[in-house]
Amino acid sequence: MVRNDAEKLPVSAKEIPQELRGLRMTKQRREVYSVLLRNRDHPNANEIFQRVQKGMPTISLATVYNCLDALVEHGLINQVNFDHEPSRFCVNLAPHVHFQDKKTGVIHDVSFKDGCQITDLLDLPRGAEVSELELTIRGFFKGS
Amino acid sequence: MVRNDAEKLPVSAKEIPQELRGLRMTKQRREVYSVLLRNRDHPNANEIFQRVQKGMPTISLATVYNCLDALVEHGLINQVNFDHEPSRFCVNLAPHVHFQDKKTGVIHDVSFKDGCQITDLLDLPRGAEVSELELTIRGFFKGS
DNA sequence: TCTGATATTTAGAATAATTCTAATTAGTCC
DNA sequence: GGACTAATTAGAATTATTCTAAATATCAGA
Repeated sequence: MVRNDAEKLPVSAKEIPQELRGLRMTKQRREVYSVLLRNRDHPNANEIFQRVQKGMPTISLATVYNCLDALVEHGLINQVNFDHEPSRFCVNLAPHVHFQDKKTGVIHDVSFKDGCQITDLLDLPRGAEVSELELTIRGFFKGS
Repeated sequence: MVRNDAEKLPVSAKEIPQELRGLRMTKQRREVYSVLLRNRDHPNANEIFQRVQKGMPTISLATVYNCLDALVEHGLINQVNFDHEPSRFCVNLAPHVHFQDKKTGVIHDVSFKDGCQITDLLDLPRGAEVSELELTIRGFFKGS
């Protein structure tokens, strides 16, 4: 699920305040969040764990999961699910969807053309109110 | 992922031929497929297992997984993934997406308005060729 | 600043969906 | 029918994630 948010949020580790959206930025949460801000390649929990460990060798994987949960819960990051691959995480809070290159596994953020609403294309059941929407696309690059 | 397919396919158990799209319809595959044709509530592997067991008490869960894989592989059913819930399965091969009522968990098939292509709305990276696309939506029903 | 209450982190165990393994059974083709 | 291949089976293995209970850190009030 990708949330939309216009609020100004940190773009690098240095800009992370002590508290964000009511979430206390503990050392561990800050570190997890920093890792995501630094390298926006949609890492999964285990990859994040390994990166965080470099600067904080005592952190546990459970804590990484806890931190990710908290960050997602407070709308600071998004969880990205492809099939049943492990969840990946993403700091891009602008409305977007994900395209995975089947050859390399690399995930690309894909934004919407101006003024486009996916739900306008759909025959949603009467009375249905969308609260979460996730669109994942897989494919190849022409000529690759 | 939901495939598009205009080919005429069975709508009930009786119409399942001996072979379909190059897939031999063994007793077990037929049974699994029948269960899906009969009750289109997007059951998961375990639910399918329980339903199939009623008519075929010796079937194993591994076989249900094998059959589902084979059916998906041959484009006879679709696998539907919501977050990290267990995969669900669906015989509707018309292009559609899924809306889950957060209150009841019920999943509704949602079709596209005529002539609409999701990818038209997206700024896909140059050269990207879509091969699989999955859109899942969650929300509530107004006034429920 | 002490003190108790609460929140967070931690290591390791537990869970649960799915896949794998190796043996058996079924189906096919000469 | 015999040999080959495909499919099924039971149970073990895997793996991402969650849970548990104990330790640590933080906070609020006296």
